Amino acid sequence: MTSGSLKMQTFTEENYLKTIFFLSIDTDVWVSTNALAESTNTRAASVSDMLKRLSEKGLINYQKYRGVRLTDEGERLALLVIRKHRLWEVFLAEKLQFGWDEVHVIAEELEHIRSERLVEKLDAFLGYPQFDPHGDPIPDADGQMPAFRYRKLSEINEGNTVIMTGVSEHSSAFLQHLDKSGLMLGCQVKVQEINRFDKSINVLIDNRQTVFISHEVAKNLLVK
Amino acid sequence: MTSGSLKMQTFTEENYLKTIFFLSIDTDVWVSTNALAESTNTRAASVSDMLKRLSEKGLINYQKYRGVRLTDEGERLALLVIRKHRLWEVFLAEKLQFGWDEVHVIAEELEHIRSERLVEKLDAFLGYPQFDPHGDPIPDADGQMPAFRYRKLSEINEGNTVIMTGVSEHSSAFLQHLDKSGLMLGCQVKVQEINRFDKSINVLIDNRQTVFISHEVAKNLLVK
DNA sequence: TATAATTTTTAGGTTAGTCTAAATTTTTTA
DNA sequence: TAAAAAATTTAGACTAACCTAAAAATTATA
Repeated sequence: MTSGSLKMQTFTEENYLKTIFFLSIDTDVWVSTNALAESTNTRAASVSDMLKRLSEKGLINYQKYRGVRLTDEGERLALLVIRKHRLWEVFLAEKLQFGWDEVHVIAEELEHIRSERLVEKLDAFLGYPQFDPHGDPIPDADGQMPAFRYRKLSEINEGNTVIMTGVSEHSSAFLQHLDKSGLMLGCQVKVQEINRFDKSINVLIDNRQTVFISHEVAKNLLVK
Repeated sequence: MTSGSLKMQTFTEENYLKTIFFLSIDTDVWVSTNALAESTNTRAASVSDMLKRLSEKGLINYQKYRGVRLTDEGERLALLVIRKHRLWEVFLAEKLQFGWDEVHVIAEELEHIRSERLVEKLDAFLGYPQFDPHGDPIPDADGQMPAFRYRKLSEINEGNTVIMTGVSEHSSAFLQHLDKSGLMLGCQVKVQEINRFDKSINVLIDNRQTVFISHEVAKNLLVK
């Protein structure tokens, strides 16, 4: 009635769909059982079990020993969960003043609240935001997400200046590290010097402060 | 870490605690297995199972064949869930423009989101409301709820005028019926005539319209 | 106060989601 | 390309939360 799809998914099923969706982006198409086990913090045997169930429900295409990919319906559901997650993150950050390092964990719970009306009203209340506090695009009500073009800071050449538009790692530890370095969404970043040995870089932020950034961190900073 | 109590409760356990709390108010002290089975839409056997578990966790005092009552810790947890439920109801009604007949069902899910910080920030965002959209008092962060003095409209004598302060029934059907009759929280209600046969009453609302109210409805309207 | 009716508990079973250990399939490598 | 290594699945078990049916305890009644 309220959900659009006939059968409700459990929290766990929704989490698997979401995880498969994100892994499909990185690994292109077929997602392995082991990759899923690692991402969901379970064992491969448990994943195998769940894949059978999701397959019976028509949410994934599952070929034994080959791997898994989302069906159209599975992808639609995954994107709706991601939509909810990101809208709630905007709510937490903008309305309740949570830091961008805090919103992810809470949104992991809120994303499973089942009410289409709630999502649409929340969207309106927030002014139809396009991006969440980490710069990730928010899918629309039909599960469409703008294909987002970006580069990693680690790919920018010496001397070039870019704008920071997102992060590809959402852990509190990482985000708090960025806070300490003075890096935030929308800031201007000039790559002053790239260390050839370890690929660490020296950047100038907003023409004010110079900071040292490891390659590991630079790989997770999205810029344009 | 975030929860105050050492062991997290499941959604189901939280729902049992809440149900026991409300049944204790009506039935005074000892709540029976059958009453719980009816309220939770399960069978008595399932309730027995759960009572053993809650008892082992120290959240209830359970005496076989006698019934059950909350321990101090159980009551504290119940009141924190009720606090969250009612705060979310205020959010849904005031910020997202949901009708008071819609908020209960959604808040049943939101009340289980686990984050103390979230509750306190939500409370602040809403301006520390005292009552939810149905006129029910909101417990404070320590689980204290103001003992609320009220009368039922069905107990008011002919000729008297009162203010509607709450409802003791939260179903959409009931609340939509009130909407149609023009009854809302804060309105002035004058009891013009009580029908001796079926105890139905004729009331004047806000000195404007006259409405007919059945005894069944009047019993669920709280006034001062 | 013995019997009947009601309430509650116990016994045994189911499902979702997890686990470990063993078996099987696929992939790698010598 | 056969053997070793790695990945995956199957088998069998566990827990939470439910169920039905039967047994036991309590309460009501004749």
